Amino acid sequence: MGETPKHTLSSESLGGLRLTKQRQVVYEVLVDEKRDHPTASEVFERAKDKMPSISLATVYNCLETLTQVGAIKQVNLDREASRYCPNLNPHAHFYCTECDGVVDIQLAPEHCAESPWALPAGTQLKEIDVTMKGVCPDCQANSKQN
Amino acid sequence: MGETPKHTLSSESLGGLRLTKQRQVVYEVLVDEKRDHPTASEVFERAKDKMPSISLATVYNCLETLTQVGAIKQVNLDREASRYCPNLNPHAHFYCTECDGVVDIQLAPEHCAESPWALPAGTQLKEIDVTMKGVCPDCQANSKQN
DNA sequence: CTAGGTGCAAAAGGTTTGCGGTTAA
DNA sequence: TTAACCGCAAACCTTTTGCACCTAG
Repeated sequence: MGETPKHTLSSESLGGLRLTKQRQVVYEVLVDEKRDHPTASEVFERAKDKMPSISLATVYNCLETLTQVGAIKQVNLDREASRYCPNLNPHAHFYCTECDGVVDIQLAPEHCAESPWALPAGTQLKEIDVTMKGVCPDCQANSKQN
Repeated sequence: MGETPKHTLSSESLGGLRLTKQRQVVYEVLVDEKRDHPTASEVFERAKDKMPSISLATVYNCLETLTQVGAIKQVNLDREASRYCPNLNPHAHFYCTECDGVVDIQLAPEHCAESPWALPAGTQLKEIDVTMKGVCPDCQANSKQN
């Protein structure tokens, strides 16, 4: 809530890497639009609206770079194409198996920092990844009225 | 613990599908050996010891079938090759970023049935997938003595 | 000016599929 | 006997890479 939005890229936020038009466009797609966790191909389609000359390989490169510098997060669901999101707060993902939609689920504060599960002694924990699957409210409503 | 092992395949445990030699071999590899969450290629290598004529495509098909009937679980970590495990109890996975090893983490009973996180009202939850990443005790010990 | 980034096309890696021959029930 | 399954090879999809050209700093 009290976070600084600052959804703007700069050479410093990129860790000294170049602020190119392509990187800006890719980042804008992620923060400006529906924030629906698009895949690389979807980012590519939307990016072409802003910059018709951009290539898919560059979109992949930019997404990789932005992930590396911590500006965005890569979200992997099973073997499907990776999706990308600009929400840097610790959060889980809910995946609707009907509409393929993905939404962020805010984690309770006590689950952000450490694992609520018993890890072997001496384990160094870096990251917890939580994905939930099911049917979203909209799809449930739709399936009932058929 | 108090579970029924019965790590044997039958036509009924396959939901009426055929009990073929290939399916048995693939399943045996998963339950007999190190239980180290092998990939399809690794299952293929080990399966060839028991049945030299088996093909990789068949291993993929068998793993798919066994997953479908609920005899094994597919474990996906990022974009790497899928791994497979015969542990049907609800559990999380810990992935060591040093040695690529994967171990099962038993979930606390209160986290097995429902999400400890707030989902939108009307959401039907089917499955929670928890993956932790970090460095396992062994790899931490090894990296200290260099 | 020049190291780093882009665009293209080709390749890689994992997985799936079509098809003719084989086999469990 | 015969529908289901296997083995092979080719296709598929997502992602990565090599290389010549381009551009931000």
